[in-house]
Amino acid sequence: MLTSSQQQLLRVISQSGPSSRTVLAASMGLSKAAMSGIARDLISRGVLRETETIYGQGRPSILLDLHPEGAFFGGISLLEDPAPLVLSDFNGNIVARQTMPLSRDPDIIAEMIADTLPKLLAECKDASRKLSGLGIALSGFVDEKQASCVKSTLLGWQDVPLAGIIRQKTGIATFIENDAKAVAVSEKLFGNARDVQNFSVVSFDDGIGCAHFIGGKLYRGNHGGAGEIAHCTIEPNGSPCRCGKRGCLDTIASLKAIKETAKAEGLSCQSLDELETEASLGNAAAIRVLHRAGSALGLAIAHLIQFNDPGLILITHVEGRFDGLFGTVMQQAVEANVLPRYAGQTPIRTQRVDGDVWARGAASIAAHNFLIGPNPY
Amino acid sequence: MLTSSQQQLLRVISQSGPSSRTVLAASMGLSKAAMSGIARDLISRGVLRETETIYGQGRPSILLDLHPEGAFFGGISLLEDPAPLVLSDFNGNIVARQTMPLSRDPDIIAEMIADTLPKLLAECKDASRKLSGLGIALSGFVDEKQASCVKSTLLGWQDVPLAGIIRQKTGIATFIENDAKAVAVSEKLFGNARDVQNFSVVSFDDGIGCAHFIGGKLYRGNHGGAGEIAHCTIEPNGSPCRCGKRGCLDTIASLKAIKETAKAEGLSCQSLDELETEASLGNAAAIRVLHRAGSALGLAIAHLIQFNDPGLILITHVEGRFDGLFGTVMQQAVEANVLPRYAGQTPIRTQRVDGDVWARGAASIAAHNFLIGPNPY
DNA sequence: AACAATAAGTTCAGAAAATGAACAAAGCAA
DNA sequence: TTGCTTTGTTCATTTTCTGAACTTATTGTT
Repeated sequence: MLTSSQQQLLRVISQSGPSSRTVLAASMGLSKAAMSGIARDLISRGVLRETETIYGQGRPSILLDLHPEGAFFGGISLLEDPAPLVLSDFNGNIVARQTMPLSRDPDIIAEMIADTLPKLLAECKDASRKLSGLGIALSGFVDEKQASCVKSTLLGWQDVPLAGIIRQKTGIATFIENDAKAVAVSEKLFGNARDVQNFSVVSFDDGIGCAHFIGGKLYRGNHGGAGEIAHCTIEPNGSPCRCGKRGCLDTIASLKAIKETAKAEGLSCQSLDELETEASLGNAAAIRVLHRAGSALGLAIAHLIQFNDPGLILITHVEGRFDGLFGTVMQQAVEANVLPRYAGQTPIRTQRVDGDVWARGAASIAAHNFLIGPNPY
Repeated sequence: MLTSSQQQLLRVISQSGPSSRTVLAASMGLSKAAMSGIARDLISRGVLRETETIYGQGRPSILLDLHPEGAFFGGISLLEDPAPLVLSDFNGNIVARQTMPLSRDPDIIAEMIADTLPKLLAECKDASRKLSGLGIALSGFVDEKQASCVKSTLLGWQDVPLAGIIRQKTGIATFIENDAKAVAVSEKLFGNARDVQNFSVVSFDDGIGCAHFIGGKLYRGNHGGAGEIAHCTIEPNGSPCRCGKRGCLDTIASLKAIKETAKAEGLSCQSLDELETEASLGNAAAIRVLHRAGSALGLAIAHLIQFNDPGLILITHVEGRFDGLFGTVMQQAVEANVLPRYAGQTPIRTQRVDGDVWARGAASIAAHNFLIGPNPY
């Protein structure tokens, strides 16, 4: 379909953002002449397009970028019921949305997707012709090929080859991925981290997830377990965690843990926001809870910075606020626990995201496979 | 000099070890026909050679590997005085060795190297013709291009463009690197991690260093600071560290810290080995010191596993033993602090290394640049 | 306003590299 | 022996890339 140079060009653009032909040629080690032809071809296929014109000395350069309607990807989140199914264009815009009932049976899931997909595609002309992949986000561990779910406590799965089952039912290339990793990919391809080669996304929710991009590529780890900061020990001999050990970050700083701790402290707060309000009114118990959680999360992030020296930490959250005590304490804990020389050198951005993050993330997994493809040398 | 396919072939072989032409062709996405020519050419140039013959069904396959004498690299360690200068072949064997007095003045260092290099090359015929790069290992932070030392407390440097100075004096491509990262590279290219794509090396010495290989490439981090586990906070509000914060791993588990703690505990031990002996005789203070250090190192390594899920952790040490209480406690601490599901899944190897590790590591940095080169897409 | 100067992007003939298909080579299995 | 299987080679053909000259679009300068 696409030549390897064309693939490579898409890869480079998706990794370094819109660039001129000359820049792209240089960064791919090709001549301007070769780039001219490759770009012309991809533009005529509708995959690339010219966007901005940059004026400098000499003839202005024209930036090439992915064409929003060059390819479409389906994304399904298995984290909610009903499960959302979205259709994303090449820019990460959601152009169609459906839902389907969640099931734990992979065959039923596949059938549901096969049933719902036509409805989704009907919402957007062109999309069915250019549908280039499906992505599924789920809570759990996924194998290296992004084909099989090794283990999901939430879904009660062990070694379920979900991608293959769906591919068979729908005939479309399908990839599955862990929820946090899917969000990281969507931030890289479509979001706030397009031009950052090395960064980590921390997803703050009822649980805490994390994923790393290293060298412009999702780093999954040797067993798909890279980024499992939730079960990093923060309080040795702390309270027991459902994972079997003690004092995990997850038992202290996750939204669920914060709510539970608040309840145990006799507070009646139902949400992080309420807790923040209480704390701002001087409620000592609320302050204590938020302080403990913020310090814990900050310490874990500091470790992350010390260990991996990322160019950016992106904290995504659906609920909650990061501009209150919790966020402030977290920031302070980060600063206090990284090498003073590096303190403040790693930008930490918090970003509120809507409920479709997971589905959009799932779609981006398909896009990532389309663009970056299997590990090239 | 070499075509990009030839470069790529060297890269693939150095990353996945000796392989047959057919396997190499497949993993590079080329036809057998193309591989045939590329391999022939590299063999005739003396860069590759045929090694083992593997018998199976059908015609046996012949493995291709780097020719030990295909290229030579110089390596200099600025961590000792006198500084060792070694000449390494393509297999990491040290074929010649010299020393030179250490200086803090980059110009004098460059001059010393230029003076000593001819003596080194004289020890091995062919080498001067095939010398393909110089590598320098030092304690401190190095910039992305491996050209400039951003900061070295030991040498008292800040933004010293050492590589350029040496290149100018010697006319040979020169790269500098942090000590731990250099060791990691030599383990990947020449040592025990040749076939592992993702691993971390922890160098245990007077200080604690660490470096990551991710996706078959050295990961340096956004400011060259990836792997700085020495200043990860292990005991919040612990004793002050020279870095400015408190409770760093370095203040608890480095060889230096262990010796100092032992002294503060009133023990007269001069080395880790003596301390182990004392502990085995039941000396409570010795046991306490080793236990604390082992737990700390184990916890840090557990974090490393949780965060990055490497395929291997390699602990290198010049002095000391890892088969005593210290090592045992460390292992236990690792097991206790990783997700139970993953406990024991990450091999941890300890490896005693000789005093030339740094110089050999430095040489491997040059080899790494020759083989893997600047970041390709 | 005319005229360099500068750099981006294009064109095209020629060079380089990769492919496909047929084939030689080196074993195993029966 | 005779197939069978798989590796590796050969070579004409096709694909892809390059180099050099050229066109284009702009800024800066007289």
